[in-house]
Amino acid sequence: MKAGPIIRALGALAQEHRLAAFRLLVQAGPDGMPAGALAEAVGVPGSSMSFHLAQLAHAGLVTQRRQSRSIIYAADYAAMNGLIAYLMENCCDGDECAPSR
Amino acid sequence: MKAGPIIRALGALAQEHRLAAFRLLVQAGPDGMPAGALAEAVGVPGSSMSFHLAQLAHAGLVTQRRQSRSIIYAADYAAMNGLIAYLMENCCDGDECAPSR
DNA sequence: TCAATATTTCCACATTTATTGAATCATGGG
DNA sequence: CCCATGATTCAATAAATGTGGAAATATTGA
Repeated sequence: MKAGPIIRALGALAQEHRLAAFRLLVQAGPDGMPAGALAEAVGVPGSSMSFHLAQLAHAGLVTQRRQSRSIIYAADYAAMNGLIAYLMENCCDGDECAPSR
Repeated sequence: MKAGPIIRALGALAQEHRLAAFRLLVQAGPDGMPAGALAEAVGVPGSSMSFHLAQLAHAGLVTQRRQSRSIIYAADYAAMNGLIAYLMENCCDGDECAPSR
Protein backbone atom coordinates (compact mmCIF):
# COMPACT_ATOMS: atom_id res chain seq x y z
CA MET A 1 0.00 0.00 0.00
CA LYS A 2 1.54 3.32 -1.02
CA ALA A 3 0.91 6.89 0.03
CA GLY A 4 -2.06 7.81 -2.19
CA PRO A 5 -4.45 5.07 -1.03
CA ILE A 6 -3.20 5.47 2.53
CA ILE A 7 -4.13 9.13 2.58
CA ARG A 8 -7.53 8.28 1.18
CA ALA A 9 -8.07 5.66 3.88
CA LEU A 10 -6.92 7.96 6.68
CA GLY A 11 -9.10 10.74 5.33
CA ALA A 12 -12.06 8.40 5.10
CA LEU A 13 -11.79 7.53 8.78
CA ALA A 14 -11.03 11.08 9.89
CA GLN A 15 -14.64 12.09 10.11
CA GLU A 16 -17.05 11.58 12.96
CA HIS A 17 -19.92 10.01 11.04
CA ARG A 18 -17.70 7.86 8.87
CA LEU A 19 -15.68 6.57 11.79
CA ALA A 20 -18.93 5.76 13.58
CA ALA A 21 -20.29 3.93 10.54
CA PHE A 22 -17.08 2.01 10.04
CA ARG A 23 -17.00 0.91 13.66
CA LEU A 24 -20.56 -0.33 13.37
CA LEU A 25 -19.59 -2.30 10.29
CA VAL A 26 -16.63 -3.85 12.07
CA GLN A 27 -18.93 -4.91 14.88
CA ALA A 28 -21.48 -6.20 12.43
CA GLY A 29 -18.97 -8.61 10.95
CA PRO A 30 -18.90 -10.00 7.41
CA ASP A 31 -22.68 -9.94 7.14
CA GLY A 32 -22.53 -6.17 7.12
CA MET A 33 -25.41 -3.74 7.41
CA PRO A 34 -27.75 -2.02 4.97
CA ALA A 35 -27.21 1.67 4.26
CA GLY A 36 -30.49 2.65 5.85
CA ALA A 37 -29.68 0.96 9.14
CA LEU A 38 -26.33 2.73 9.23
CA ALA A 39 -27.95 6.10 8.58
CA GLU A 40 -30.39 5.57 11.41
CA ALA A 41 -27.78 4.24 13.83
CA VAL A 42 -25.39 7.10 13.14
CA GLY A 43 -28.17 9.65 13.08
CA VAL A 44 -27.78 11.30 9.72
CA PRO A 45 -30.15 11.53 6.75
CA GLY A 46 -29.88 8.90 4.05
CA SER A 47 -28.32 11.20 1.52
CA SER A 48 -25.57 12.13 3.95
CA MET A 49 -24.82 8.53 4.81
CA SER A 50 -24.74 7.67 1.14
CA PHE A 51 -22.10 10.35 0.66
CA HIS A 52 -19.99 9.02 3.51
CA LEU A 53 -20.33 5.39 2.47
CA ALA A 54 -19.16 6.35 -0.99
CA GLN A 55 -16.01 7.82 0.53
CA LEU A 56 -15.36 4.72 2.59
CA ALA A 57 -15.92 2.57 -0.48
CA HIS A 58 -13.64 4.73 -2.60
CA ALA A 59 -10.98 4.36 0.06
CA GLY A 60 -11.43 0.60 -0.17
CA LEU A 61 -12.41 0.25 3.46
CA VAL A 62 -15.85 -1.17 2.80
CA THR A 63 -17.48 -3.40 0.22
CA GLN A 64 -21.03 -3.17 -1.04
CA ARG A 65 -23.45 -5.72 -2.39
CA ARG A 66 -27.09 -5.46 -3.26
CA GLN A 67 -29.50 -7.76 -1.54
CA SER A 68 -32.96 -7.24 -2.85
CA ARG A 69 -33.79 -3.59 -2.27
CA SER A 70 -31.07 -3.01 0.28
CA ILE A 71 -27.44 -2.32 -0.31
CA ILE A 72 -25.38 -4.06 2.30
CA TYR A 73 -22.08 -2.57 3.34
CA ALA A 74 -19.38 -4.54 5.09
CA ALA A 75 -15.98 -3.66 6.49
CA ASP A 76 -13.04 -4.76 4.40
CA TYR A 77 -10.78 -6.26 7.03
CA ALA A 78 -7.90 -6.78 4.63
CA ALA A 79 -7.85 -3.10 3.76
CA MET A 80 -7.88 -2.19 7.42
CA ASN A 81 -5.04 -4.60 8.00
CA GLY A 82 -3.13 -2.94 5.20
CA LEU A 83 -3.64 0.47 6.70
CA ILE A 84 -2.48 -0.61 10.13
CA ALA A 85 0.48 -2.44 8.62
CA TYR A 86 1.49 0.71 6.77
CA LEU A 87 1.27 2.81 9.88
CA MET A 88 3.35 0.35 11.84
CA GLU A 89 5.99 0.07 9.14
CA ASN A 90 6.25 3.68 8.05
CA CYS A 91 5.09 5.72 10.97
CA CYS A 92 6.53 3.67 13.75
CA ASP A 93 9.67 1.67 14.02
CA GLY A 94 8.59 -1.80 13.06
CA ASP A 95 5.93 -3.67 14.97
CA GLU A 96 6.21 -1.71 18.20
CA CYS A 97 5.96 2.02 17.91
CA ALA A 98 9.23 2.68 19.73
CA PRO A 99 11.86 5.32 19.06
CA SER A 100 14.35 4.31 16.40
CA ARG A 101 17.54 4.88 18.33
CA MET B 1 -8.05 7.52 23.55
CA LYS B 2 -11.59 8.46 22.53
CA ALA B 3 -13.12 9.52 19.27
CA GLY B 4 -12.33 13.25 19.22
CA PRO B 5 -8.56 13.01 19.51
CA ILE B 6 -8.56 9.98 17.22
CA ILE B 7 -10.28 11.92 14.48
CA ARG B 8 -7.81 14.74 14.94
CA ALA B 9 -4.89 12.33 14.66
CA LEU B 10 -6.30 10.60 11.59
CA GLY B 11 -7.02 13.94 9.99
CA ALA B 12 -3.54 15.16 10.76
CA LEU B 13 -2.01 12.22 8.91
CA ALA B 14 -4.50 12.33 6.05
CA GLN B 15 -2.59 14.91 4.08
CA GLU B 16 0.29 14.40 1.69
CA HIS B 17 2.68 16.95 3.15
CA ARG B 18 1.88 16.16 6.75
CA LEU B 19 2.24 12.40 6.25
CA ALA B 20 5.57 13.03 4.54
CA ALA B 21 6.75 15.23 7.38
CA PHE B 22 5.66 12.76 10.00
CA ARG B 23 7.41 9.89 8.27
CA LEU B 24 10.60 11.94 8.17
CA LEU B 25 10.25 12.60 11.86
CA VAL B 26 9.77 8.93 12.60
CA GLN B 27 12.91 8.15 10.65
CA ALA B 28 14.78 10.94 12.38
CA GLY B 29 14.13 9.38 15.76
CA PRO B 30 13.91 11.16 19.10
CA ASP B 31 16.41 13.82 18.05
CA GLY B 32 13.84 15.14 15.63
CA MET B 33 14.33 17.72 12.91
CA PRO B 34 14.08 21.50 12.71
CA ALA B 35 11.09 23.00 10.93
CA GLY B 36 13.20 24.44 8.14
CA ALA B 37 14.75 21.10 7.27
CA LEU B 38 11.31 19.54 7.12
CA ALA B 39 10.03 22.29 4.85
CA GLU B 40 12.94 21.79 2.48
CA ALA B 41 12.74 18.01 2.53
CA VAL B 42 9.00 17.99 1.89
CA GLY B 43 9.22 20.79 -0.64
CA VAL B 44 6.83 23.37 0.72
CA PRO B 45 7.38 26.97 1.83
CA GLY B 46 8.10 27.59 5.47
CA SER B 47 4.74 29.13 6.23
CA SER B 48 2.96 26.09 4.85
CA MET B 49 5.10 23.68 6.82
CA SER B 50 4.49 25.73 9.92
CA PHE B 51 0.77 25.34 9.37
CA HIS B 52 1.06 21.59 8.94
CA LEU B 53 3.34 21.14 11.92
CA ALA B 54 0.84 23.03 14.03
CA GLN B 55 -1.82 20.53 13.01
CA LEU B 56 0.37 17.57 13.85
CA ALA B 57 1.21 19.17 17.19
CA HIS B 58 -2.43 19.91 17.93
CA ALA B 59 -3.21 16.27 17.21
CA GLY B 60 -0.51 15.32 19.70
CA LEU B 61 1.52 13.41 17.14
CA VAL B 62 4.63 15.56 17.43
CA THR B 63 6.42 17.49 20.12
CA GLN B 64 8.34 20.71 19.70
CA ARG B 65 11.28 22.23 21.53
CA ARG B 66 13.37 25.24 20.80
CA GLN B 67 17.06 24.79 20.34
CA SER B 68 18.73 28.08 19.75
CA ARG B 69 17.10 29.61 16.70
CA SER B 70 15.56 26.40 15.47
CA ILE B 71 12.43 24.70 16.63
CA ILE B 72 12.96 20.99 16.64
CA TYR B 73 10.01 18.72 15.99
CA ALA B 74 9.97 15.07 16.96
CA ALA B 75 7.47 12.27 16.50
CA ASP B 76 5.52 11.31 19.60
CA TYR B 77 5.73 7.55 19.51
CA ALA B 78 3.35 7.06 22.39
CA ALA B 79 0.63 9.00 20.58
CA MET B 80 1.18 6.93 17.47
CA ASN B 81 0.95 3.78 19.55
CA GLY B 82 -2.30 5.02 20.97
CA LEU B 83 -3.70 5.64 17.52
CA ILE B 84 -2.74 2.21 16.27
CA ALA B 85 -4.08 0.60 19.43
CA TYR B 86 -7.41 2.36 18.94
CA LEU B 87 -7.64 1.23 15.35
CA MET B 88 -6.89 -2.35 16.30
CA GLU B 89 -9.38 -2.40 19.13
CA ASN B 90 -12.22 -0.48 17.58
CA CYS B 91 -11.84 -0.89 13.85
CA CYS B 92 -10.65 -4.45 13.76
CA ASP B 93 -11.51 -7.43 15.83
CA GLY B 94 -8.85 -7.40 18.50
CA ASP B 95 -5.19 -7.59 17.63
CA GLU B 96 -5.55 -9.15 14.22
CA CYS B 97 -7.85 -7.42 11.82
CA ALA B 98 -9.93 -10.49 11.14
CA PRO B 99 -13.67 -10.87 10.60
CA SER B 100 -15.63 -11.22 13.83
CA ARG B 101 -17.37 -14.45 12.99
C1' DT C 1 22.68 47.74 18.94
C1' DC C 2 22.50 45.88 14.32
C1' DA C 3 22.20 42.36 11.12
C1' DA C 4 21.34 37.61 9.97
C1' DT C 5 18.80 33.44 10.70
C1' DA C 6 14.80 30.40 11.90
C1' DT C 7 10.14 30.24 12.48
C1' DT C 8 5.58 31.66 13.13
C1' DT C 9 1.53 34.62 12.40
C1' DC C 10 -1.43 37.16 9.41
C1' DC C 11 -4.06 37.61 5.41
C1' DA C 12 -6.39 36.88 1.10
C1' DC C 13 -7.60 33.50 -1.83
C1' DA C 14 -8.69 28.94 -3.92
C1' DT C 15 -10.09 24.36 -3.19
C1' DT C 16 -12.18 20.70 -0.89
C1' DT C 17 -15.46 18.72 2.13
C1' DA C 18 -19.91 18.20 4.48
C1' DT C 19 -24.95 18.78 4.74
C1' DT C 20 -29.81 18.04 3.07
C1' DG C 21 -34.13 18.19 0.65
C1' DA C 22 -35.81 16.95 -3.67
C1' DA C 23 -35.55 14.30 -7.71
C1' DT C 24 -34.23 9.97 -9.68
C1' DC C 25 -33.15 5.03 -10.06
C1' DA C 26 -33.70 0.04 -8.90
C1' DT C 27 -36.20 -3.77 -6.90
C1' DG C 28 -39.97 -6.57 -5.59
C1' DG C 29 -44.92 -7.42 -4.22
C1' DG C 30 -49.76 -7.39 -5.43
C1' DC D 1 -48.44 -2.27 -14.47
C1' DC D 2 -48.43 0.38 -10.16
C1' DC D 3 -47.01 1.35 -5.93
C1' DA D 4 -44.01 1.20 -1.91
C1' DT D 5 -39.41 0.76 -0.36
C1' DG D 6 -34.37 1.44 -0.08
C1' DA D 7 -30.79 3.85 -1.88
C1' DT D 8 -28.21 7.13 -4.80
C1' DT D 9 -27.57 11.42 -7.37
C1' DC D 10 -28.18 16.26 -7.87
C1' DA D 11 -27.92 21.01 -6.62
C1' DA D 12 -27.36 24.74 -3.58
C1' DT D 13 -25.06 26.16 0.31
C1' DA D 14 -22.12 26.41 4.30
C1' DA D 15 -17.93 25.37 6.57
C1' DA D 16 -13.33 23.75 6.85
C1' DT D 17 -8.79 23.22 4.85
C1' DG D 18 -4.58 24.28 2.18
C1' DT D 19 -1.48 27.77 0.11
C1' DG D 20 2.16 31.13 0.12
C1' DG D 21 3.95 35.95 0.30
C1' DA D 22 4.66 39.57 3.54
C1' DA D 23 5.10 41.11 8.13
C1' DA D 24 6.09 40.10 12.83
C1' DT D 25 8.57 37.49 16.52
C1' DA D 26 12.70 35.16 18.78
C1' DT D 27 17.51 34.14 19.06
C1' DT D 28 22.32 34.61 18.36
C1' DG D 29 26.75 36.55 16.97
C1' DA D 30 29.61 40.56 15.78
